[in-house]
Amino acid sequence: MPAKDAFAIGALSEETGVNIETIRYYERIGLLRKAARSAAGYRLYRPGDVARLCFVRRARDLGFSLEDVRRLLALADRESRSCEGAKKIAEAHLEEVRAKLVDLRQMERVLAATVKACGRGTVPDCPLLGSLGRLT
Amino acid sequence: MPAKDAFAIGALSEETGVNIETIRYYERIGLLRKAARSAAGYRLYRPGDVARLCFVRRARDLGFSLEDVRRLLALADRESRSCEGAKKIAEAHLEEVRAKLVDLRQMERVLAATVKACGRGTVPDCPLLGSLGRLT
DNA sequence: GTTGAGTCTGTAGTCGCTACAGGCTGTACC
DNA sequence: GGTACAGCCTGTAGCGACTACAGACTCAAC
Repeated sequence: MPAKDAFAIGALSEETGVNIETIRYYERIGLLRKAARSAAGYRLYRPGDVARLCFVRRARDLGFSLEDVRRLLALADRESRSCEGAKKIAEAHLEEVRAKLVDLRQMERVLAATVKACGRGTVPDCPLLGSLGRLT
Repeated sequence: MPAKDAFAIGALSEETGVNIETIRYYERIGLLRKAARSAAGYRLYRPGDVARLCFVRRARDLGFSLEDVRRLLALADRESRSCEGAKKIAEAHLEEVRAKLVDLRQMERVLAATVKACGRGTVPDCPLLGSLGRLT
């Protein structure tokens, strides 16, 4: 018999803001442990699962990959004496984010300039299409 | 018989910096027209194809989706009288880029603060893991 | 009893490539 | 002519991180 504080996947989804399909996906790939089941085969969750999934969600919001999240969860689970591991993961990710920012800012600059130059003239003269390259 | 300025896919890849597999992929999904073939079935390209693929590459570098690229190519092809269409596509894309920039900057801020706070103390106290959520 | 919402599994689709396997071709050298 | 080796071919499957079904079952309310 299920414990009385257990709830189904819909409630977990509601609580955490994580899509039901995504929760099942996380279980399938082993990011979340296999949930307990009711007699009818429904997944049953308990309050601790909300915390765990919120952790995943926040990490995802910060752009960590699922592989990173997996490692962070493992680190959070075992009470080892330092969080050096977590820091390394976060630092590496921060580097990636910063690299992406550089790329994206560059894109933004070029796009903004291009759009600004556009909107007058015909296609053969269109600065936007022209800046992408002349087709022969 | 192939024209004398024709070249194979490897040369096109070299010229444009686009991976061979990617070129074939673009052809498969109809982004590039089907290439002419040699007697032995090798794809044959001409200088105009370099220009076209460079156009695609630059658009991709600016973050346009392949669907956008397809539309931009179509607009560049027909010599219609205005480039309003191209401008609309670029403006919409610019909006997306800016939205992503906002997200990424937010990520960067939070991550940087978290990493900074981390690196002293044990896992139960780790500010990084703690900031993601306490697991029960 | 019946409706409707919730849940289940399994599979396939998305985007934009990338990486094979297994075979043919083209060229250079001996 | 033989042989090595690079280059090209098709077709399929994989990546990450979901998302969207189909078709079946269950649960709660009326």
